[in-house]
Amino acid sequence: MVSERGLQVLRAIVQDYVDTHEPVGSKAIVERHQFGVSAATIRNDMALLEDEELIAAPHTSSGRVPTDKGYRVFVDHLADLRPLSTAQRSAISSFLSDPGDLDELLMRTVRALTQLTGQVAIVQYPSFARANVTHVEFVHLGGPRVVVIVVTDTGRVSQRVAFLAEELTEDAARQVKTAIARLVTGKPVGEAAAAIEALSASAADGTRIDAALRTAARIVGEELEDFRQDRLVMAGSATLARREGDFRGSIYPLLEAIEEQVTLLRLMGEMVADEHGLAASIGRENEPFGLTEAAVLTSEYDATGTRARVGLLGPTRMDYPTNLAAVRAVAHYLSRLLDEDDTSR
Amino acid sequence: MVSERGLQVLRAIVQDYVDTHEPVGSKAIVERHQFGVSAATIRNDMALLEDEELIAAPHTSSGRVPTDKGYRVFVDHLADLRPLSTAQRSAISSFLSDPGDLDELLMRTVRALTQLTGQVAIVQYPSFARANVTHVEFVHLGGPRVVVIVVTDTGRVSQRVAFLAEELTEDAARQVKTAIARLVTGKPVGEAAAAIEALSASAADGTRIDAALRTAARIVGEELEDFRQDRLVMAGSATLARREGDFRGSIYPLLEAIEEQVTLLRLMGEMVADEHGLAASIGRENEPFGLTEAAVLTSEYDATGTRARVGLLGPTRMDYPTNLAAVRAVAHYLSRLLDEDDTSR
DNA sequence: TATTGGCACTCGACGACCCTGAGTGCCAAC
DNA sequence: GTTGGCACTCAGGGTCGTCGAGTGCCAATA
Repeated sequence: MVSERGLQVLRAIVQDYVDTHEPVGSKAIVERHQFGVSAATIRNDMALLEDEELIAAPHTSSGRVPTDKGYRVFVDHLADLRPLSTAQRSAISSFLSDPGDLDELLMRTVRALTQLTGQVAIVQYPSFARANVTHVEFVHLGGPRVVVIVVTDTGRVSQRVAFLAEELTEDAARQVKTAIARLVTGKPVGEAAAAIEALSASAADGTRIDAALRTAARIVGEELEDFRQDRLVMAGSATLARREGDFRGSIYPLLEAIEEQVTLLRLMGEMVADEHGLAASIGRENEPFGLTEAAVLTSEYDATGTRARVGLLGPTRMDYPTNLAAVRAVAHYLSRLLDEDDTSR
Repeated sequence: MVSERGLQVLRAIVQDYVDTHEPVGSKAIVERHQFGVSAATIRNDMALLEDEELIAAPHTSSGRVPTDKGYRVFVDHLADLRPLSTAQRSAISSFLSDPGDLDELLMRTVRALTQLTGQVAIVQYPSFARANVTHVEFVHLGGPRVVVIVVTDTGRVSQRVAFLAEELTEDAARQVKTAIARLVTGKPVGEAAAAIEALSASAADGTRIDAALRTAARIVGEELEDFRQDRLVMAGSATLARREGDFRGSIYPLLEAIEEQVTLLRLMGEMVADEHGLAASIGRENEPFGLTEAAVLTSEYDATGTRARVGLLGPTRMDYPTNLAAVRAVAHYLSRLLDEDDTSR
């Protein structure tokens, strides 16, 4: 079993290793930290830590390096979040002060977070699954081309170009629109999608209007799908190139995961948050997603009743206390902006 | 002066270097190419090429490597584009066959291009500056929140959330909307923006409607600005991590340029196309943009009367004939899809 | 029992050294 | 203008020895 001091040694190793990027030995620990015991004693503790697989030695007789498990214990039990400096706090709030619309706000958020931490920042859009459809609009472009616009009460808009039958009369078009609008307006996105689904499944009567109606329904269905789909905004992927030495292998899988947002979405979806909404997934824990050399930190935030996540992606060897604090702080600001007053956005 | 054979030697050096990634010597050239002369003769030619700074030796007595200038001469005079295989052609056309809207199409295009070449692919949106505004729509979300939607006859939609005065009556809101719609619908985006500008500049009369009108005008102005602004879609940035060895320095500047689309937009804007619409900017030529180790290839394509560019970003040591051909082919397909029939989209 | 100093041992990092081979530049001959 | 020959250069790779950080173990100690 690992003693209390043993855990402190682990903490020291993690801190120093993140600092220096070099395996840390017993001597270095007694020099940099006030343990009040000799190096030999530390060595004994380190042997125990190694038995528990919390640290490992790259080769016989070199300093030790935290294992993924070691980092895990560190963030779970040892990391007191390092509170942000007031300068950082004011940087965040000034960054996020100017309202703008949701896209703009989230864009600013990732920028702020990546700047604050030097890591890749990720913000998940709040889910619009519970939003209500307030409006369906058809805009004729000429010929058979129609822009179909769907709006929710959260201000989210989706649009798509559809090709309806060319010869549709003005009146018939209006009829189609009214039918669809009646079907979906006022309903939550999920229900609206179900209603559209049901329409598509019902028997066709073969008229031209019916065909147009079905096409329009399909398009609207796709747009509703847009709302239900989670989306990410990211920034700072270039910083990975800077930290390349922090990854043994290539940074290719990371860049790929960033491009294929799906992987990250799944990963973030599976992470389990603690009571503060914080979550971390470290190294091998990301195995199924191919990101075994990376760590992901996330924090939940509230937006008009639904929750979403904001997070960071970086090397396992990262400054967890600072980064966790930054993520939490940003999530906090975001919640304040998006949730405190339902109608403010 | 460099002889005709000298140029052929340059061509051989470029080809072999791109192939092998190693400096190429005189002996390797006579072995891999049928010049019908001895290595010594090739050496003489190489000395001349070196005088002209078309090739350089990394160190005394090692093979030669093309300089940026050498690549330039190669693409200008020596590279006959390698026609795509029929498999590749059909891959492109199947990739781009399913219509979908513009966003979808351009997304597929970059994917196709990056897959075809293994490089970072870039597609510039066609400029919407000449498009006509067909529709302005206000959707009330509740409270003072209004979604302002602007649509052009090219099917492009922009939307933004605005905060108008809360107590605006239904009637007043309609009045605002009508005023704005009258101002911009039917006009090209540029003119519409000017009209909005003029409205903002005119004296305020201080009424509540006037205030709302101004706010709405500002929002619409911003949206029109969206249309005028150039945008890029990119894919394949992860491939850079694969090619890392191809860059002496870090790939950081490249990733950064990809994230900050502005740099690439400026760069692409300054490139001068030849009579076929093709353009290349190689190595040091990109100096002002910080991409001295990269090459950018672009081809123009036509979309409903305006031109935009599709291109590639990669290491200077790339397969120019193949990549140029791919870019040209994709641009060609894109033009066919977007230009052949104005009303098809 | 926990801690400590001592000590032999291990092993990677580093620099010196040498050798090899690819490739060049030059020159005299064709 | 082309060619073979030749001396020269130099990066890369291998070997070797040294150095030093760091370990594990043990007997002594509080």
